[in-house]
Amino acid sequence: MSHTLGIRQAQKQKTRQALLDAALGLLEEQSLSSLGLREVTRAVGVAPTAFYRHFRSIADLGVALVEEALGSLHPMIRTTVSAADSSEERIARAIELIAGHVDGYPAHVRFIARERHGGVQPVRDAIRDQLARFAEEVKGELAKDPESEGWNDDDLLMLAHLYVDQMLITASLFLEALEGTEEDRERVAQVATRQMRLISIGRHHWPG
Amino acid sequence: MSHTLGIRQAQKQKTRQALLDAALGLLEEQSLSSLGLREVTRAVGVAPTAFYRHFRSIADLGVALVEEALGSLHPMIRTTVSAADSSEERIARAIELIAGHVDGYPAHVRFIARERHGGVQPVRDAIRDQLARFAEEVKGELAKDPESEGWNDDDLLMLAHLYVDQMLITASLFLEALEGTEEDRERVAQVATRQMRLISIGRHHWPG
DNA sequence: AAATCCGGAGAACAGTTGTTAACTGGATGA
DNA sequence: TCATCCAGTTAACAACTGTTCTCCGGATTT
Repeated sequence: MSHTLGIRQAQKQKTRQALLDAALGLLEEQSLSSLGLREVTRAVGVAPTAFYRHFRSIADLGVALVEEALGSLHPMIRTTVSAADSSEERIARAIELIAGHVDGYPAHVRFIARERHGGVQPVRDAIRDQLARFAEEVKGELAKDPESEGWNDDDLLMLAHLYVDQMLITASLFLEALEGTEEDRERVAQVATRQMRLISIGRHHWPG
Repeated sequence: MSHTLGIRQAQKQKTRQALLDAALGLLEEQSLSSLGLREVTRAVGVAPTAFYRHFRSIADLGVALVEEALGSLHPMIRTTVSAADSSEERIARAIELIAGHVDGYPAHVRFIARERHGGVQPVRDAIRDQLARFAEEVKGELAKDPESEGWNDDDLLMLAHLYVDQMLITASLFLEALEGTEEDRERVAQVATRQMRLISIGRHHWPG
């Protein structure tokens, strides 16, 4: 029961999305801290001042991009981490999810990898918060697993962060391999699979 | 038998180093792709055109910064990874090395973390090459370990990359904790230690 | 039908940028 | 001692930046 927007609001959202899309495109070859407000509006075809109708600043737009890039990913992560016959199958599905996401949304992935440690603090903070949410959710799924018996909360969260960071590293490697051959991507998948496998083995024999 | 430089060359190197230092300072609050040539020379106190006597461009300066930040780290990594009575002790020494390095050279660490996926390709490439060297060296040390019997080269390199990436993540976390309390830093050290421990356990039981 | 709202346009502001060219003056080497 | 070198300076260039204020005209509300 979505309330149909008026012509005014619809047009505004359209322009806003155009600004986000244009910014994301421009960010493939530079960092957010060097992205200019005029640069973005020029790419969209609107006046520079129109920018202020949608965002207070470029940093503000960056925070919106974080939400766009990571916000819709939470359910996917949950279902991928949970429910699998074997841990080997779970790994394969996770790698597949990452590869598919990088294929479908390369600019979003690049943006997150680039700005996670980038020069704009509000954006760094927004990414950190989203990744912390991912880790909490992964932890929640891991806790359901019978193999997590005897694990305390700290160790579960530690492992969840390890998984999340590993996923980001893998996504970044897939991104680099996008311009390479199919064989390059296959090699990335195999290395990432074995790294995940090694972590899973460590988990199985924890704490020693 | 170091040949004493003439007054001319000595003064030139001094200015060059001043440019590198100023740039590193300015990069604590922005990315390389937004760093201006005039900004750097202004901070040093020389004319903008003097910049060209030392670097072709900002990207060129960035590559020099990569060498400065990572070049001298190779021997430290080697000695830290190799030779230890127990793997537990090796982990403790690695964490200690990282914490100490972040304490001593926070700006360098921030620069590497920020520009590894940053908006300037030549700099990304330079960092990737240095990290690949680290991985090769770690692999070399791991190969000497009796525990590496039966490991093939691919798996050793896979493990080495896992260690290197983990070190970078840990360094980045220590960096964030620098502005926090001593307790924050201790927590980072403990989480990082347990993550390293889990990876070591996985290594011990590889391939399953 | 009339009054209000509001996303976008236009013009102008002072300040910034990278790059060029020609020059200066102290160190260097014959 | 004298000619050469070369790190750094000065001046000028067109192009660009974020931000303010004023205005327009179609959508919205009364």
